[in-house]
Amino acid sequence: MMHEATPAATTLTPTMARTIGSNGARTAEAIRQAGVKLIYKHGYEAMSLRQLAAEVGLQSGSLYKYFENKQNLLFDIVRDHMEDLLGKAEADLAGITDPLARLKTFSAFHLRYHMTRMAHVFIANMEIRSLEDEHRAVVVALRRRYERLLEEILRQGAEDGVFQVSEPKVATYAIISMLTGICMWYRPGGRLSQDELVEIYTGLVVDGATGPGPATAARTLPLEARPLEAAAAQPRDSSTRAKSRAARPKTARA
Amino acid sequence: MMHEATPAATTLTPTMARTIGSNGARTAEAIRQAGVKLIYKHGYEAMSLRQLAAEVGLQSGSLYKYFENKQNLLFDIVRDHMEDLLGKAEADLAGITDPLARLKTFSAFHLRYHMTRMAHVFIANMEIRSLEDEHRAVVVALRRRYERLLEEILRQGAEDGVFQVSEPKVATYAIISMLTGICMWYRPGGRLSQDELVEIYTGLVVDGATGPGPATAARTLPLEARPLEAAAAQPRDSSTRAKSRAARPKTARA
DNA sequence: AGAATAAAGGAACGCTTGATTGTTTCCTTG
DNA sequence: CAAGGAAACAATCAAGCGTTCCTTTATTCT
Repeated sequence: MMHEATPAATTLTPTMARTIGSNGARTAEAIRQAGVKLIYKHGYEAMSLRQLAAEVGLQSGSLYKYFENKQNLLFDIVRDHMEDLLGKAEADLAGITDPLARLKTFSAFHLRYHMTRMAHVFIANMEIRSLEDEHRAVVVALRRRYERLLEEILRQGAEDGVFQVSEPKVATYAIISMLTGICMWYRPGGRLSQDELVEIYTGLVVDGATGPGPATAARTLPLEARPLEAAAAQPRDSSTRAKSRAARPKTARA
Repeated sequence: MMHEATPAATTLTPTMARTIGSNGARTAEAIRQAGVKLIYKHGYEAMSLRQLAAEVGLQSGSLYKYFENKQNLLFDIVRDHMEDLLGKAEADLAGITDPLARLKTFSAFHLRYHMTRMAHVFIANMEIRSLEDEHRAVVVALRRRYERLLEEILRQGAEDGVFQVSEPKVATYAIISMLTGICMWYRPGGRLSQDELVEIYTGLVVDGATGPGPATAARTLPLEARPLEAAAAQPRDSSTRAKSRAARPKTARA
């Protein structure tokens, strides 16, 4: 664990093995976290096990006490994340029956979850391609179940007449893409708070699900003169906050 | 170019150099296309130059007549794509002044472009992290300019009172994420045609931009009894088509 | 205190990678 | 038809990769 880089003097280096205060469970957790961090930053293929080992303060060979493969490390991270996501979503939705309320709950949950665990989400979305076939099948199945949650909400709402959704599957993909996209640019401590963002995004989702507003009567027509009677934009003061950004992948919109 | 794998008999193999009918420009184009294909399927880091060379029917060393680096190959692909995207978008929007019409045009353009050039788009979105700092800066700048197109449309529409967008920047990210997400699941020849998808997605975008519909009055309230008076879903027959899917990355929702 | 076990070191392996170089062959132009 | 450039081969390099194996040290349990 806490082991310094070998100093220049070769004679002074006592060939150490188990380091003082080392603990299996703690190391395993450290490896997991460092793995998430490095995969997030560099990508799975680009992260070497020597890099990972150095991050934890280990030798690369020692990692194999904690996972079978590099591949299995990725799989464990992604599977655990997907199960956590799915479980927490179901828990949040439990007991709520009204489609509109369920939609808002789902939207808010998804956004908050993605703003809180950006690294995990990012990895789960980007590194699916790096999973071997069997592992990927497991993860895709979990994702399917998650998407079904939203799809069923939309279907139920459309059946009840609350929503105007002609294609629930398409709308599901569209909404999830939109919501997930927040972790491509959101930084904690940014201009807008999590609550404000949840409000904005959920508003967009609900507007999309509940169908055309007043100004959209002739939707498919090519272009017409715009009516100028719409209401003024509602005021919503966004208090500015200090920005403190953490380690980010190169995908950042910096 | 057209060169077979070395046969088993070593003595019979005449040590070939320049192959018959080889042409620089054609090979360059073949390398570019194969590069897009392989990066799309396996990812930039996972694609080896030997793999790429084999795809084109070359020796790996010969590739260096056509690019300086593996890195530069990626950069060329991504930069050219971004410039093409930006240029075509500006061309499509040229002459249109009405914000709503501009929004629809942008949405339709973005969708069609992304449905048509899924591989390029996918690469440009996923492999930005693999670009070196300077290259990434160029690409990010181009992406910024593209995003500004939509942001200005929203801003203008809000100013004119046509749109109800309190946060144009957030709405821009949300909309682009939603639209771009289509290339995560769209397959040509699927159940819905490009035109139908454009209609559905553009409807969602316009609804989101034009603000709350009738059923969304009390938006931020936790949960209330749902009103049952909304209109029935509009009919839209989606003719079923044969599905013919091409080579896809492992990220596919199969 | 001593044995058993847990945790890590450290060296090596086979392999692949991106890249370089010198040579050979084809094509074009005079 | 010969010269020069274009196009590709073929061999090679050092570096880095994931992984294995055995040893060494710390901790825990009788």
